[in-house]
Amino acid sequence: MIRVLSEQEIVRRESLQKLRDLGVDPYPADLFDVNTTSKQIKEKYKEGEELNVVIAGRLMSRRIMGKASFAELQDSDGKIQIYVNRDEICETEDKTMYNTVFKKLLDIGDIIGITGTVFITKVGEISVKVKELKVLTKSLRPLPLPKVDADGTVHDAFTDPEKRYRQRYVDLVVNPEVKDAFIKRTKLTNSMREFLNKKEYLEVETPILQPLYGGAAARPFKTHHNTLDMELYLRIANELYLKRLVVGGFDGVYEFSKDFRNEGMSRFHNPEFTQMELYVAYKDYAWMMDLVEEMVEKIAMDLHGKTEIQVGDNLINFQRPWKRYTMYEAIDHFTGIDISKMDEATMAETAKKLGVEVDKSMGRGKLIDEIFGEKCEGQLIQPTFITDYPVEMSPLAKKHREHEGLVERFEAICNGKEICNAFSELNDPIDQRARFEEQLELGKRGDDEAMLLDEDFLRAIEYGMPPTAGLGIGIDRLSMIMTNSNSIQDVLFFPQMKTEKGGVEEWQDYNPTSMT
RNA sequence: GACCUGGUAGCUCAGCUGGUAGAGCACCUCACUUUUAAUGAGGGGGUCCUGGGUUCGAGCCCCAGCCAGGUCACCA
Repeated sequence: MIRVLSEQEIVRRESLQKLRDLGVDPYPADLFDVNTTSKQIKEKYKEGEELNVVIAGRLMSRRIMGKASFAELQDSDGKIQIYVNRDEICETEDKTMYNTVFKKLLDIGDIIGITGTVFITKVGEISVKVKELKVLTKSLRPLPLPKVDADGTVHDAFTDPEKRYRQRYVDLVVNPEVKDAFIKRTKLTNSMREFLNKKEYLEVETPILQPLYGGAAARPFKTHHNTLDMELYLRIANELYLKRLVVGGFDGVYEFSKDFRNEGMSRFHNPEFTQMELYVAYKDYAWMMDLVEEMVEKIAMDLHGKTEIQVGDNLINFQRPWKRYTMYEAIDHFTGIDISKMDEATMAETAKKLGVEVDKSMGRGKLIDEIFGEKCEGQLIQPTFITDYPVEMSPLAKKHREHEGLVERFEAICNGKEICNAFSELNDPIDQRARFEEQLELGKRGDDEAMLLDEDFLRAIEYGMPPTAGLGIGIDRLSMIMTNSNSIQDVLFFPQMKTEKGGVEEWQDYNPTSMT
């Protein structure tokens, strides 16, 4: 498909050719040896000091006043004003560099290198007086450029969500807060990794292509390996592989795992997402709760320097200790009804009275889960641990040491959403086989998210897996909270999208020299 | 998957009861040696998401579709 170039694109291509005609390479190969950044200059410069700098970045605005101009240069950590004076950059009679290259042939969005000295303007802005200017990259498309007025109000911001997500590179250039959210996301994983390494847990990598998918309830993506001629699945979780490593004698293992689930999409769901899973031998779920609190509190401190974080309308405080409720207690707390001693029929009646949709296929466990999901989860704003889930919902968790029908499992809920899921891991191979078999029954009845029976995993734990605490924590969800983002798309560089109509069009064959 | 909202210049948006398409910024030309949403003067730029239909005439009305966002369902 051929795209007709816009007026502005034609102008830029003509400028590109004119630069070449003047002997200016618009895409030079040699390195440009930058020695500082905009932010460093602004932080370190003292008035009166003589400071020579070499910086590079994108030209973001120009104010041309005849023989002198101001412009803004944006580099990796901010913007700085540059002052371009005709006679300073053109010391001889030849004023081409200023009159033609800078004033006519450069455009907003071009990447240039600057050698100059730092000074402070009449109105007190730290700026760089340009001695030499080098074209490093000509930009052929106009940037959607927001304007910021004297009050700091942004006008005409680049806001179209579709364009922002499809062209994240543009979003990152023109919307500085976007860049900041992604930097925070990386700081978050760095902080978590540092925390786990300090405890001497081993970071590992396990297969993404799996012959059997397991470790969670979800529909998988399916693929095919040609040489082995076999079906493979993209992992929906890495739990069963990490537990095999615990069997093998690693007492603390973790992995940042990109997982894939072939499910609906929403502002909380992307088909590929990231979890950190951790397994520690000889521990239980109560111990793991303490670890989660400590770890997330540290992350908040590392990212924000405090434990309180504004998320939408809520101020969330991650300071330890977090509230802890059993699932029954939470339901009692939010509905005033104690369902812990109810039989299935009474519970179904109660659910109906609470306005929770029920159908006959729901067992006791599903009913409890539904009531909790409807009546409690959304109300939990401050970080809260919910413990002791129904056994039916948790085929990989160990049965509760005291309470029949429950498992030793907890989730941390924050801002009305689950951020992690953990259990005392089921290590009784006989019980595990029985739980898998229940899942198979569900699968036969049409539950396309039921787990598969993994014989090799059972073989592994038949050799003996020590009592182990396991954790899965949603990195995207936690990033959303830590960056006050409303959508998962705001913490994923390239969120999943349908293909653009007609794809990205090719350029028409355009030869500026043939135009006059 | 269902429902709601939207798609018009590079960007952000107007567009009346259906009568040949508008603004601001950006762009082009000219002026201007400390500006900062620079300024002044002049100018150019459109597949109105796509395809049908109604009509003398459609950006606008009708039908079908595409893409996005939101809400719900499922899920983390």
